[in-house]
Amino acid sequence: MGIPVSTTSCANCRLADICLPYGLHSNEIDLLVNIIQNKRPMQINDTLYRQNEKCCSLFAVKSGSFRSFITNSEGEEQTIGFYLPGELIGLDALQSGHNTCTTIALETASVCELPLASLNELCVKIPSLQLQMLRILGKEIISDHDKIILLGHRSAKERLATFLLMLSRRYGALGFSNIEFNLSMRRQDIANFLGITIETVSRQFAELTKEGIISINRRGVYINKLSILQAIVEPCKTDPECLMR
Amino acid sequence: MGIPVSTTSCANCRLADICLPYGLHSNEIDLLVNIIQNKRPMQINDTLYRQNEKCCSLFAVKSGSFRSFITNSEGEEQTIGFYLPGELIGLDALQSGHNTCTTIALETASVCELPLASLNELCVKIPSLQLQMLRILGKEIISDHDKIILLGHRSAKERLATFLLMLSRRYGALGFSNIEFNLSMRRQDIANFLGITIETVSRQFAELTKEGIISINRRGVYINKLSILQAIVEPCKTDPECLMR
DNA sequence: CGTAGTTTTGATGTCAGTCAAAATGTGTGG
DNA sequence: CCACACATTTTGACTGACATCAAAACTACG
Repeated sequence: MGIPVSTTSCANCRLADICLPYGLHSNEIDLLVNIIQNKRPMQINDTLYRQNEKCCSLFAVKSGSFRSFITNSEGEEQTIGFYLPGELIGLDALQSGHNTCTTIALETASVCELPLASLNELCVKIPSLQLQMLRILGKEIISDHDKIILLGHRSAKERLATFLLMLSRRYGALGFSNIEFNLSMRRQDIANFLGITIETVSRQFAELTKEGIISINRRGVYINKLSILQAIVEPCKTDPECLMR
Repeated sequence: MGIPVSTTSCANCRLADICLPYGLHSNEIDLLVNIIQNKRPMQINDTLYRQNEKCCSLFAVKSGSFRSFITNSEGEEQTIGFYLPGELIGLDALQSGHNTCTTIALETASVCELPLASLNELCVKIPSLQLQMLRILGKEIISDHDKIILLGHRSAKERLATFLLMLSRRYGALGFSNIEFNLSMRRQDIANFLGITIETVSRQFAELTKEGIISINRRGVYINKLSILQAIVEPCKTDPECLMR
């Protein structure tokens, strides 16, 4: 593929502080930038990679959002996570070099591609990059544990409240409003991710609206009472900030 | 702590092929052995580490089994996983250096302690060890994804069948029988792990027994019809082998 | 404006949870 | 070795949260 090497540096990227280069020295970042492959922008429903395909890269989200899902032997999709800017996609391929899920764009989006071979070489040269990789993987594992607790031990209302709260915090961390944002995913995706049906999602959104906690209009969400939303989630305790990946 | 450095080598360990040293050269294994701290054997309910404690080590299970759980703000335990010989415990601490769960022994057990500082240094010296770490972390993530699907999309019977099947495969991989084994965990632990109640666990065990698929007597399990058990799990498709961690 | 996709709303059914008690197992001290 | 207390597991009756089924309302797009 004739895609040119990136000309933009992580140094200028507004996401640098929450992405892979966080904590690296500027000369180390230069080395990292050299291995980045820029991919052309993606449109809604474009596939970043497919389940079972051989995989040689990780991807950092530059803009837009993504959904990862596993398709089982009966053809049912099971959503594993959503990804926002600054997050790393494709960590599930580290074990075998094959993707265990499919990842598609939920809207117009772009990513930085990080070829695994180059990344591994670089980790040998830059011990702090290796540490950063381990930190990111540790974060992914913690986030998965939070999802396990959510799915194993929480009611439909708590699941939906947690879902909104985690979006709120993530958008806030990106510098956007944490009380007003648009959902880039369909109700179907939300339901599948939370292990409930679309009807239940719809009804719980309606309840939260009736209680005056949120206002919702199709994809648009406005959180009127953030603290009450947090109170619903409170017993879950674990940090919703990292629940989305 | 005056615990002496290990005198036994990974080279002699029957678990070497499924544990951290897998694929390393013998001189590299020697370096790895040097950083291992042997901990004294543990008894049932002994704590390996506690949630929120600072953590400077990973642990590889040498014998016995462990249970990890998160305690929420209401004091409820939520079991995250079980660990058998050859598996690495404590990966959740990689992000912040603090454990996010508590891990206790389910029976008499022993571990190899791997201080993180030494392990990181060694990864710089031995690139293939770094790769192996990434592979193990990737496997953990895949295993967590399987749990997410199990909890989000499967019935009580499918959950229990999957649970038994994963134990079967794991014990088989360790060289034990894959159709007859003892459960080291209580019904309460199984229920909590699977996101169902103990009563439901008990009833589903009874059903599987009535159907002649398994025989169960307290902690003892005998699988009469492995293929039927697999058929129940089949729609889930994803590899139960890595579901337990 | 018509067709197809998505979301909401309503009526009904069911799987697993809750509550309660019996059965079984485990440990301790006399 | 037995008696008693306590923990764990099983069984039964009832309930409820969410799923399922069905249809209407809304949106988008050619």
